[in-house]
Amino acid sequence: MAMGRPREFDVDTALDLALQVFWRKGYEGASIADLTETMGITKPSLYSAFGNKEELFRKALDRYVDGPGGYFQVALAKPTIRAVVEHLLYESADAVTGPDHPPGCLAVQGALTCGDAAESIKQELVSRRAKSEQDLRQRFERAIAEGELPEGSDAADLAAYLSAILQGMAVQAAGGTTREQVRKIAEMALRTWPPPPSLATV
Amino acid sequence: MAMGRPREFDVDTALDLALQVFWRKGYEGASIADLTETMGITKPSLYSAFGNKEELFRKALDRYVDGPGGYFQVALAKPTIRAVVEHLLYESADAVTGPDHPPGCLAVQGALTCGDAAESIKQELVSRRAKSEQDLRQRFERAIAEGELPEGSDAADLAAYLSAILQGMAVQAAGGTTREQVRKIAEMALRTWPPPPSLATV
DNA sequence: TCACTTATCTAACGATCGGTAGGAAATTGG
DNA sequence: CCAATTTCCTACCGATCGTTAGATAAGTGA
Repeated sequence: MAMGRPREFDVDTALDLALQVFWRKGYEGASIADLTETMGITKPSLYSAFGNKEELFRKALDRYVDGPGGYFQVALAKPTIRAVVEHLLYESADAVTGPDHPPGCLAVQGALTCGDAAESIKQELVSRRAKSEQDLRQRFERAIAEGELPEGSDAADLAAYLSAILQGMAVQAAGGTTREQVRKIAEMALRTWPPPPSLATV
Repeated sequence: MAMGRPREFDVDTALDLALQVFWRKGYEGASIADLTETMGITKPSLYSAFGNKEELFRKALDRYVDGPGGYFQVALAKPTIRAVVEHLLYESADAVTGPDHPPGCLAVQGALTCGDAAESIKQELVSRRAKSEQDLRQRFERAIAEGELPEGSDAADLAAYLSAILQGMAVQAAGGTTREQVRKIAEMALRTWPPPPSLATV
């Protein structure tokens, strides 16, 4: 097995480096030249190993979700809904302001807007965010069924509300807001948690 | 006065059309070809009237702030802090989901990330968002001085928190979330308003 | 009518975009 | 040692990027 000339770089390491570039500059803002320079490989090596720019981004995104973004799934597995929300807010505050990687969240700033050519990437990120919100919603539904949330709480609304706060924290971080300040946002959100159900819907 | 050949297009109308393009595609995603096509003018006309892409964006941004984004300053002028926050949340929910323009907020999605060439545009947007948050903070300071908010409330923290929610709503809208759903986020935020001050800081 | 000014257009500029031929280099299996 | 396979690199592809030169058209003031 393993015929042919052996690859001189580690694919996963290169992918992590590509992730850093996409994270900092977004899908469109990251040029192939940026990527190859940071990854330490040539263009043909990049295309041979990863297909093209779009595939490279998708692979980097998968790696992001399983790595720096992994706290999300960890949070969902917490036993109580209070722990889920606490974990989500605090870990997110730290994640979007981590000192060892670009600020913000790749799923938010990877392609919030873009030109026509990147439309499918934008849609991919929209879907991923929607999927996360959906997972959160299901967790809230379980919590409601288990009586952990006030009578009349709407799982979908709670998920949208919390998602918006997390995304807002990501925007703040992307703009350079410090970890301490973002943590305060998380604390304030937690201080008012859970929002009581609307009187009109009862 | 008015020497030379008269301009065949209206500058403000063209600027509004350019704004639509930047709003939908972001600064980098909007190409000069996109802009001229939508504006109905040729490239030399664009450069002659607006300088270059960066200046065009800045002028479109000014127009955005005074037009579709004008609700922000209107909200700050409301007499009570409750009215300020209500106006901010509800008008923002409607603004980022307006049917007559692209979804989301230009100040958020214009250049949340970008390549090196657009770095100064990104910074401009960061500054504008910071300025809005600062204005909001000052309004909260006044409200605290006037006894409208709980003892121990921190104006800067409240401003960061509310800004994050507004930006989160903009991200949701940019991803295609409906007006009704974004309004629910605004309602939930309002339901828990104002967040009580931290016990630790008292 | 004639200079002057400004806007219009076509056509092009160099630079960069994402993406690839095509051949040399390095490994494996025979 | 030789064929097969795979990766490596240099150089290049056509398309598009933002931007502009240069000629022409349409107005004003004298």
